[in-house]
Amino acid sequence: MATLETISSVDTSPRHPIRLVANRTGLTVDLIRAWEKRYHVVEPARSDTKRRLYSDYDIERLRLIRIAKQNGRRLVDVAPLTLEALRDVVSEDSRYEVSQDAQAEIYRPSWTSPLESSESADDIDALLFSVQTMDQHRFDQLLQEGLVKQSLPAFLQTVIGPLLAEIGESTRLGKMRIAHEHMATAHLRTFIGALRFRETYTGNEPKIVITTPTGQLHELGALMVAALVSVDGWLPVYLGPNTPADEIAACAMQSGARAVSLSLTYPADDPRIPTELTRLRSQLESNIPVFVGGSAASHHHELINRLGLLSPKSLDDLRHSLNMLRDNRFQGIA
Amino acid sequence: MATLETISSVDTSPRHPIRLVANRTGLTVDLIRAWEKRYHVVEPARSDTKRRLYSDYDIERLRLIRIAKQNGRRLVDVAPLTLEALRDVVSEDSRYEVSQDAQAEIYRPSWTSPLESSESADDIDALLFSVQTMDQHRFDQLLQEGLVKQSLPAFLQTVIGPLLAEIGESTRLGKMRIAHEHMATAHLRTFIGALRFRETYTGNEPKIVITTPTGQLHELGALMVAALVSVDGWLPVYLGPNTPADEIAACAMQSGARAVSLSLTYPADDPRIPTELTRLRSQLESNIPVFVGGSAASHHHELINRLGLLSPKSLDDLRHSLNMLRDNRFQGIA
DNA sequence: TTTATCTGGACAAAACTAGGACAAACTTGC
DNA sequence: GCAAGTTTGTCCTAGTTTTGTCCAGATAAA
Repeated sequence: MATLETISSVDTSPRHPIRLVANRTGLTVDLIRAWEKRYHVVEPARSDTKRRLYSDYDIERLRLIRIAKQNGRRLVDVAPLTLEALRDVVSEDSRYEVSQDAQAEIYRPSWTSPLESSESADDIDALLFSVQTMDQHRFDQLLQEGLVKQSLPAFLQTVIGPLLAEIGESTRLGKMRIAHEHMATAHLRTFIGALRFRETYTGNEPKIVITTPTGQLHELGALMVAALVSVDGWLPVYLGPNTPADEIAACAMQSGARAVSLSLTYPADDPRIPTELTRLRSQLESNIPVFVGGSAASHHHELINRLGLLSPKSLDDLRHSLNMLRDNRFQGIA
Repeated sequence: MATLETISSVDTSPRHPIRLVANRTGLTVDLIRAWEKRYHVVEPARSDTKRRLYSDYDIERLRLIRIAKQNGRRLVDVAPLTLEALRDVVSEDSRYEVSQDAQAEIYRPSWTSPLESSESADDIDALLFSVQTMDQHRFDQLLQEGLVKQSLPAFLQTVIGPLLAEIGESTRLGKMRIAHEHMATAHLRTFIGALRFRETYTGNEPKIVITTPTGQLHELGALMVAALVSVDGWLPVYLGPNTPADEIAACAMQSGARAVSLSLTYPADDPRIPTELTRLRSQLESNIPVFVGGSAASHHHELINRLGLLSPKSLDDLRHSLNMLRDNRFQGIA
């Protein structure tokens, strides 16, 4: 069976015992074995003593199948699907109103090549052009297509991130009208906001509060983080922009979040930032790490260090830290 | 680079089990079978063990029939209709189903059952509760379910509108935390933003620029308008909140829009509003009407009249005016 | 030793099917 | 305006298929 997934970013190396898989997916150990026995839902590798060893890929499939079942699918129907097909099915089920392009995705040919960097640049140019010409439909279409070509994290980092930077810069320099920037921002807000619904939740995910502090009105960076972490099995509690420190802390407490992530972009030197960050750190339990990212994070380097906050260098860095934290292998600050 | 979609033909390949159909349509399993037994509403294919297998086409028909029934149609009458005929019937009904006050004198068929306001109130309560408990998943689920129960315009007016008002009021009075309001707003932003992609566009739609003027940071009202008008065959050019008058005018010109719609909510007495509205009106061609809505529109009643802007009393009123304009039957201001 | 996992099979709960009954709501005829 | 008929949602029974859980005896890991 196993058509090897070349596109997907999910790790296929087998290493997890069945117990961990059960915890991560919310299924029982018995059930996982029964599914394998009856429908070959997953065919995990074996240790030399016949213990099942599951890969991240397997876990992801099991999670998706669980959700598909919850949506009313029959095991017979979903068991033979590839990971990608499963994603489509599940996302179609949970948000069938957004499914105009879902049909296209299902018939996506298997020979779709992985994205190369030059291609990303082309994509960004095409996106910028569609903004300049106010071609909304084209803009959405390009976003959709870009996402099909690569995994979500890769897409966010190679396309959306640079695109945002480019739009911001062009507007600042007057090369692009404010109206164009507004249109692009509005569409991106909708698009990125919908991304995290591609993922499916079992209810066991650790939570992370994501927002921007008071005075920071730009939310797209934070929203990207929300979409990103949802891929790695976190449940984002997304609060939008401009949230006071007290509220962030209260929210983290009520929701039982394991971490907080803030995004700083503009204005970089807002005088409220030090106050807010200090308040937040003091009101949060000390075992809840606070991540501070965004283009303006470096302006507050010293403050961040002094308060014991974390400032990941990249989205990948953030993902890595969160994966550690999720699996209780987190070491605290470096 | 083919990818032409536009044609919204619904997939007729049978693959969905009855439970999934029930989930998506909001009907019970029993009812779906009863309808089939009595009127052959749908005749699903069967698996080799006699299980019913429905197609997307079937699901869409059932969903529309449910809405038609809710609007007072009899099952006998709608059961034999094709999908297209059903769409027409439902969209026809949606014009009457919400308006209790303004259109009392308009002919209403006797079979139109007044919308049970109690049911909407229950829905709103449930939504508010899920916000208070920070149950994001429930919140999204309720929104989704609400949309299944009625047509989009009715849903926006009976559920989303009141919900927004309630959340705003509760937060103002301190009954609800800012964090809760932020979470709800962020989810609604994504949800409403995605609504207009339910519609399919031919490329011939008249365009309407939708935004809020400088100083008005709340965009949800404007976004609702964008979703609403897309149902009636307009293509919204949505610019998000806080757009300067010059930019609105430039955008309207570049995109060739036939109308502009602004939403005013908070702050109601922003001193920039008169300046901005005046500038906008003077820079726009005079045959492009400017609609001003939102809770704060009444504060600027006199200004709006003086500038010759239009202030629809309700979303229905706005829809009506736009339909006139689209069909070139528009009379200008009353 | 104690705990976790393995295999294979048994068993029961849940879901689906067909056919029909029944009451509430609605329509029609007088 | 009332009675008789129709429409419609819900429920019931009984038989089938699908699916989740449990058990027993064996092996491996801690």
